[in-house]
Amino acid sequence: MLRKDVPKSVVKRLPIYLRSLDGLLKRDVEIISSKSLSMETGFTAEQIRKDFAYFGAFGTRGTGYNTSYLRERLLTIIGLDQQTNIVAIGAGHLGRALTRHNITKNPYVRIVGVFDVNPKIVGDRIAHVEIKHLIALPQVIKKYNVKVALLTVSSEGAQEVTNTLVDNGIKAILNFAPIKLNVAEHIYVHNADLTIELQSLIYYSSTGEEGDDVDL
Amino acid sequence: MLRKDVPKSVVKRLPIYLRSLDGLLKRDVEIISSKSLSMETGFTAEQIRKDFAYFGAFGTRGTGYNTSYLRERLLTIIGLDQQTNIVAIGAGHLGRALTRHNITKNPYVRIVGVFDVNPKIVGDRIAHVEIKHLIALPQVIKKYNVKVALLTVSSEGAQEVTNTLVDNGIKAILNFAPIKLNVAEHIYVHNADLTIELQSLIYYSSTGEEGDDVDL
DNA sequence: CATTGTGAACGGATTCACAGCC
DNA sequence: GGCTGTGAATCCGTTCACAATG
Repeated sequence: MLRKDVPKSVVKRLPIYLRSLDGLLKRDVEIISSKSLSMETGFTAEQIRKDFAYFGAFGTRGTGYNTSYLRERLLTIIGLDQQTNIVAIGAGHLGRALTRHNITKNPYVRIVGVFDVNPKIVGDRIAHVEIKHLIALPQVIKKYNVKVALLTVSSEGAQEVTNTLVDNGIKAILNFAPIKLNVAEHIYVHNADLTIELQSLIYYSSTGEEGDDVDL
Repeated sequence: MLRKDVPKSVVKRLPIYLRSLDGLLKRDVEIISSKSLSMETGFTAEQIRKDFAYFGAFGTRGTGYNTSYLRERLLTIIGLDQQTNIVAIGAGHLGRALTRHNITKNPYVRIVGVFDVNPKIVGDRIAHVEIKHLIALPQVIKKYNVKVALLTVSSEGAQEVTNTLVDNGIKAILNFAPIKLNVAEHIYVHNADLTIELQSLIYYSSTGEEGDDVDL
């Protein structure tokens, strides 16, 4: 698996291609051109071809890409070709909703544990997953070889939990806490603070009120 | 408000600066340098200064920025200086959690309506907000001058709801549905599809398994 | 003299243009 | 002929270096 310098921007698009391909396969589309994928996804055809080229050439000139084969390749590239297990830390409203949401909507990722420190909710179930106390985290990570965590604890507890996660071998964190997590540089943190996202939307909602000054 | 070509990357950082400043003010820090803000936020000091420079010069050379004044400026720039009302469409698990989350965690934004088409839940309350049927959407948007919507409906209904939103004057949408929304170009859509985010995390969780090939 | 504000250099990602191939 | 694959050109954002200034 000798991949080298794949830009983040490319990696972010890969799952979107995958989603499109899933849809196309459901509609029995066997061959897809970069042009049509462009319509589906909103990215330019050139960009799509360049993205795929990072991982080798798997299209046919004059024809396009084999939908099913392309999907397989993307699954392997992303790392979704084998069962991916993740854990969720924090079983508040957001944690529970995200867990349920993921269980129902994400065919490629399985939540193998939900953790919290609140004794009132430890033992409850979200769909079929039991909420466990945080002390059980290490053994679950080990048992299921978990590398990815979804973090929805309060900002006070976030850094400490993060340290625990990293100490136990977690490599990537989807962080919903409104705080900058300090981690070693080989750990990948993606911040998904919803209040921040909403606030930056506000900026765009007020531009072009009267005179349009929107570009592109 | 003659702003022109502020890069998206800058706009995304503005709320993060704001959050830091709120914290600093709580700790009675009256003056802050770009260097210290850099520690707080993780962005470089040069970048922070450049970001602020897009909106004019409001620091003092040799000293730094007045925390409180800087905060006020940012609030005005983002558009949070006056009450910002938003609506949430879709009151499933995710919609309800996000609504509750926003109500408790986001001091700058107020949800003035939650909408769904499911008659079983219309009339229910999330915190103090009543779930209304989608037909009531236009009047609420008008009454509260809403420009921003949070979208958590299924991918099937998303495009249709989006059209309704845009027709009623919504300018920006935070979209959680796993679908590319087609909108006029003066409408700002930010996609926050959580399955996509999770899937791209997987990519990073498998790199550097044995031999470290992580750069920066 | 510490810190801001900013032109210049740099680097990364997108777009362009076209050669290569089925 | 149509579509992929890719070097070259371009665009955009970040970093660097330093002049400006309280």
